[in-house]
Amino acid sequence: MSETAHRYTAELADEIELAWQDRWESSGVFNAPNPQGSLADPDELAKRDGGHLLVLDMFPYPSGAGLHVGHPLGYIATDVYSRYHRMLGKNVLHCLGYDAFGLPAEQYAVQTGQHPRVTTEANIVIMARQLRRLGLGLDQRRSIQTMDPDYYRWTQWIFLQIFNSWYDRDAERADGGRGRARPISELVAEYSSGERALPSDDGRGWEDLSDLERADILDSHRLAYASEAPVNWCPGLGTVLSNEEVTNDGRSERGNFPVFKRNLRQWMMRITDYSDRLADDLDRVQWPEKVKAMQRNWIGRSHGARVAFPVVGTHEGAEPIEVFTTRPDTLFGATFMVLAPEHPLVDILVPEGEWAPGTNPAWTGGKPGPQTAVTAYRRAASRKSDVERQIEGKDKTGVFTGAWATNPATGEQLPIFIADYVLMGYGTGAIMAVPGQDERDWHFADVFDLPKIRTVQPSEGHPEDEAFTGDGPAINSANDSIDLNGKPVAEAKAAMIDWLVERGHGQATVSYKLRDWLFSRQRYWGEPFPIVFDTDGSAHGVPESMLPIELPEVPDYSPRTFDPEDAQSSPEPPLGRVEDWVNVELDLGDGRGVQSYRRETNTMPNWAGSCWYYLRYLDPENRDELVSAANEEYWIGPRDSAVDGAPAGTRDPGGVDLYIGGVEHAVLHLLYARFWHKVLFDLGHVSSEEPFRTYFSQGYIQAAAFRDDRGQPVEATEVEEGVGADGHPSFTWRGKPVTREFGKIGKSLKNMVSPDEMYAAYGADTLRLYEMGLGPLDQSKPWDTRAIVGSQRFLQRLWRNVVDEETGEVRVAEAPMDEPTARVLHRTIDAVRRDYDELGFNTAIARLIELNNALTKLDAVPREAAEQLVLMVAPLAPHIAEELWSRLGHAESLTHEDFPVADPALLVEDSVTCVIQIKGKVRDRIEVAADISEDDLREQALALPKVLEATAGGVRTVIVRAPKLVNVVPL
RNA sequence: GCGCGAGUGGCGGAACAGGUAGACGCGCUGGACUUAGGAUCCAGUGCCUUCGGGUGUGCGGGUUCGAGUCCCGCCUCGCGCACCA
Repeated sequence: MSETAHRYTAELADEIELAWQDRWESSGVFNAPNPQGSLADPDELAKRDGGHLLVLDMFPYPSGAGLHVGHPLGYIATDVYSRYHRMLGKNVLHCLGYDAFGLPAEQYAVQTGQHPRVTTEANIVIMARQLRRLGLGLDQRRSIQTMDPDYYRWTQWIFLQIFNSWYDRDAERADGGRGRARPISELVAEYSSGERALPSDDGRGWEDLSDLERADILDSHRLAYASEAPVNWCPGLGTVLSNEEVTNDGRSERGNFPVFKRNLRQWMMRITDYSDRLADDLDRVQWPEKVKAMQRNWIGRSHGARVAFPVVGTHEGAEPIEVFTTRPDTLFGATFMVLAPEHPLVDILVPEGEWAPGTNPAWTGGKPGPQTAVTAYRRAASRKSDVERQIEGKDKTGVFTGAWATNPATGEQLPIFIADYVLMGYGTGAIMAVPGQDERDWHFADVFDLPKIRTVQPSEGHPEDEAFTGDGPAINSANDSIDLNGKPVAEAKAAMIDWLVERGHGQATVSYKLRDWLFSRQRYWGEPFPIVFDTDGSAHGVPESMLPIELPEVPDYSPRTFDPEDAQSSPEPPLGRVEDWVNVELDLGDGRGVQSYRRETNTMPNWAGSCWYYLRYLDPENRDELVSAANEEYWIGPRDSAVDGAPAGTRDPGGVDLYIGGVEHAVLHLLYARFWHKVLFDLGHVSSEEPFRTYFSQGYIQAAAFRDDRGQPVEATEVEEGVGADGHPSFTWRGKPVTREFGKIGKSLKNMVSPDEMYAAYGADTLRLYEMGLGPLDQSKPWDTRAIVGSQRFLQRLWRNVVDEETGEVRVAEAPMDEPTARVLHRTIDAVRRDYDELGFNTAIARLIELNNALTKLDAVPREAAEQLVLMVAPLAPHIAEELWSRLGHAESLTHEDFPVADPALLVEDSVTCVIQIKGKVRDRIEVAADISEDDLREQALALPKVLEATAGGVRTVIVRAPKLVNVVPL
């Protein structure tokens, strides 16, 4: 093709890259020795005396479509970082496994008519090949797959740990805090010894209870429990979903199908017991603030009070209405109450008959009496989808129940309404409405003609016709026994809570948005639960010795799916069809001997496998334990010092040193994994309290996509670019104008770019360099295939600086570097080290290009400069670096070679350019000695012709920042 | 609506601590070498300019000798949350 036989072309890159990938694999250079177990290697471990580092990518799901160029971004970044740290002498663990279970794998299998294992295995082969071609330095011995029974036996084992524990809020933790998981056997012991009182106070002891009664008590404590509760049923997917998997307009995150609330018996995880620790410990990890905020938001902790409002009159069984409020200070301003339509007290409260005489017609919903009005409103509310509620926005609807309650502070009687702006799922499902200080209540009061009392003095200029939610002195807030007037909000809250407690009207409390985690799915392709039910219907965990409970082969693994709109349909787990698997005779070793059981037929969600995979990476071959204590502590045990930015006195929680992945898992995966990790910590299985000590959220690579006049995407590769009449680019497809947008790469936008095409046209090193050079890692940026040549040109120039393109001979000069070259080199080393440390790969590349360009200008490239440059390029473009390193005469791979160190003496310049400003504007430049004194510099500057000219009228001030700047201000 | 983040050449993006704005790359312009150039190399490239200079980091103000960077008020875009009491 070219007359220069030894030019760095795509063909040569291909040759070099494949050869080095083979060498790396056969030598196992990227294998990280463990301190203990089958992967231990004391000699290797001793050699890596720079410490240890665990670098983690988000667990990839092997998609059937293969990779596109956006996928490798994070993997390249972690690889560069890992390779750099290996050169700093660290024992770096970087590996990649596959999240092989789950809904998408099953859907893909259903589409292709093959068993999910077959399609998943095939997809893994494709993906592994594409990733290998990228030149990732992974420890292949640790490449686990969640569908492997040797892996999921431990997923099931963790489930059993969770099932067999309960959360003791009073138990002290090592850190002095209270609340931790304990084995359920300890709860049994406490009940049995009488140390802990039984919930039902009927004089019977633990031994007097029936098996079923005991099971009920224990199940109400277990961290994993089956319960009949309203859950998210998605007929279109044929499975139930967790709250986190449902979008706020009531559809499934995956597939965008409608989701309905159904009462079903499902497995739940008591993640809510960990709400406080999940929120508090965010202070101890180094994550983007944005992601921390998203988690805090999802947990939704708010401090406030519960207040009881006695119901007026005699209603049989009517307890006082308990409300949750974050503003107990505004109690004097409560002028009505609102219950959620589904609130259980409503049935008891609503009086029979017609409206009391004088009832405001606006309150009646146009119905003759309270019962008809409430029934009608409840029916209408239950029919409304979340979408409809959203469309209605802030328009307040509701209806009077006919009942009244007493404000404990004022003694006033307050009408009780039901309205759908109060949600059953939050707080107590009932509120005290304080229109003066709450916008929603204000609007409701407007619609229903209810009184408004301000109890906080609004700030000056606050509109008369709006609620005031800010801080200010309390007003209108006093009775015989308490006077809040004049107190600012925080003080008034505290005083009111004290008063409520004293009088028995309420207490301080904390409320959370977080709900328990719905953990079961009605799918085939997931981990079976290690749970069997006896003939009474009680759930039993199987003994550890029976693990793994293998996923049985089934005649038909496809789930029963339904019309997506069919809310009345019910889930049918595919495993339920395998009668001879479901019905078993087992001895659970609990003293009951062989019994008949039915297996749990639900499977786990695919979060299960990805909740703990990083732990298995640490000790993948361990047959006896999930991970050995020594290996866990070595890699992710707590460090001596806390992460940057943590509050003073914070203890380090341990965890993965660097986790890179997309922000789409900010609440789901990252929250679930933290929860499991904390349970394992409480039970003593790990020494670290958090899984991910440092998390970095990468941006996405987007690509141009084009739509025709009907809005349909057209094949992006066939679009031609021109210049429009306005000078801006214009685009046409088959002669017709199309519009451009930037979006996710993929089939749906017809803008797919595969890494395979890039390997063929440029090689993996060029692709790696291009992706890292695009911009900051945390930003999303557009893909531009045309621009990749820039990265290739850099590597070609690098190659040419070392290898003669005509002869293939190494052409570096053996003579030492001259001083200017040495200075450029060491400045580059200094800058590149800093950039690598901070994941600033784009700027590191810029510095390397500058150095390379400087070397290109020399008559001959000095060996030392070439070698140091090759070492610095190695993390980014490892294949070409290895090849050049080898051609420069080194027998060993550069993987563990020392990264260049800058000589501080060479970082100090002898002379610098000093900028001469006049009134802050640059007017001149002079070369001065780097160590010039302020006085000398001032003197030199003032003597310059331009300065003399400007200061003819005199000098006001001279600012000297030796040696780089002088600013002269004339009179 | 609330919260967070970001606005710098034709494009992606640099700019440590307030101190030479636009590093590096793409694209573009010109040149060299060439049968050829979509290869390679060299030079140039914010805008305006009477070639002195002027002007310039979303807009308007402020602090400062000096502001992309700090403060105040707007605008636009992106992300998250969204009747959470």
